[in-house]
Formats: sequence, structure tokens, C-alpha cells
Amino acid sequence: MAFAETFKALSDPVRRQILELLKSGPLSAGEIGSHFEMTGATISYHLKILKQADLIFESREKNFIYYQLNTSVLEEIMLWVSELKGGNSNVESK
Amino acid sequence: MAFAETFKALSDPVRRQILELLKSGPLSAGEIGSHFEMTGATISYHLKILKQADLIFESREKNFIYYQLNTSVLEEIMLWVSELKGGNSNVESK
DNA sequence: ATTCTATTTAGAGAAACATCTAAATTGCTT
DNA sequence: AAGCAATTTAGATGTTTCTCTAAATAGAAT
Repeated sequence: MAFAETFKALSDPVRRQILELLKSGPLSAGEIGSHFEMTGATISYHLKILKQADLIFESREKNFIYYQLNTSVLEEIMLWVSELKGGNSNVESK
Repeated sequence: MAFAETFKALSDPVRRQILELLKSGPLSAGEIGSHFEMTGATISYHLKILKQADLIFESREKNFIYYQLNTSVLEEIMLWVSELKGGNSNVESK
């Protein structure tokens, strides 16, 4: 969806840290919250923004909502940055 | 310097467009401004933010101030994103 | 069915942001 | 040195963002 939304979502330190936490695997909203000095409501707000930006997705299980990284959008960001960075540098995974 | 500042700077569409303009080479503040429906003062504000984020630098010549891309910081952004994106993808230029 | 737990939604307030107009600065050019 | 041109700074204003508290929802467990 909106490319702009993704950059917006990445612009906040808390949200970037949430993404980093999720790098190691899915976490519930509560678990995520426990890493911050913030109310659950605020965490929920950040999660919503990340979700709208397609940077994470959720899966419900029992009483919990687990969040995990959605890396596919990051590809686009990489592309934009690398295009900017100069002629023909590109991205490879080995 | 501040990593966070760079992401903040990239979060605005106008600033991203300025960077894209500069991809083709240095431009004066006035030339940059002519691509937008905004006052010069506003453009100057955006340029200041990009400068503080180390995404551009200026060089004065005659009565003009020319701005150009500083790609070195983009490298860090790429790294952060690619680290997030998954284990060991990395960046290469060929 | 009631209660408990996890999370979200709603509403409010403070701080940060993007934009404008008007004035200041800086350096040519005459 | 006076005036002009390019750009920035200052101050004001409306908008967006982040955060909180309080209330609502959804589901699990008793």
C-alpha cells in the first residue's frame, strides 16, 4: 500500500525497537509492552501504526494476540534507499 | 550522528522528493524550490532538516547555495533495514 | 453466567511538525 | 556604497503525533 506510510511508521524510535524485538520471533502485545515504560494503550497505538504500514501482522491465539514481522515491505524500502544511494548498487541475499 | 534523525528526515514526502531531485546532481535552493508549490522559506526548513540528518551537504558558490546528496548515511539505513529483514542478507555493489 | 486477563478504542492534552508571511542576512553587481 | 537576488531566520498558526487515563471488547477459565 502506501510507501509513505511505511517511512512514517519507521520514523519513531519506539516502533523501530518493536520491530527489532520481533526479529527474534513473534511476541504478544503484552510481552512487547513489558520492554517499555509505557502503558499498554500506547503500545497498542504503535502496533496499529506498524500494522497499517504492513510492517507486522497479527495472529490470535487463546487470549493473546501475537505479532510478527512482515519483511516483505522492507524490500521496497531497501530498494528506494539503494536507488537513491547511487546508480546500480543492489541487494542480494546469499 | 543521530540515526533517529535520519529516519525522521526521511519520513516526509517532500524531503524524500528533494533527495530524489538531488540524485541527478547538485541544485541550488531556488532550483529545488521551483519543483514545489511552497514558499522558499518552507523549502529552506526542509533543507535544514536534511542537512542536520547528514543526508545532504551544501557548497556555496557565487550568490547561490548548492545542495547535494550525501550518500554515506544511506548506507547505515540500508544496513539497519537489511539486518531487520532477516538473518544474513547483505548489501553489495557490483 | 461471572469473573478475570489481554488488548483495543475513545477522548484529552502536550509537544513536535509543516507551513506561511515578514524581516534579516549575505554576497554580487553596478 | 546602494541596490538587488538568493536564501535563511523568526514568529505565528493549524495539524499531526505521542502519550495518558478511563472505558469497552473479546475470549478463557472458573
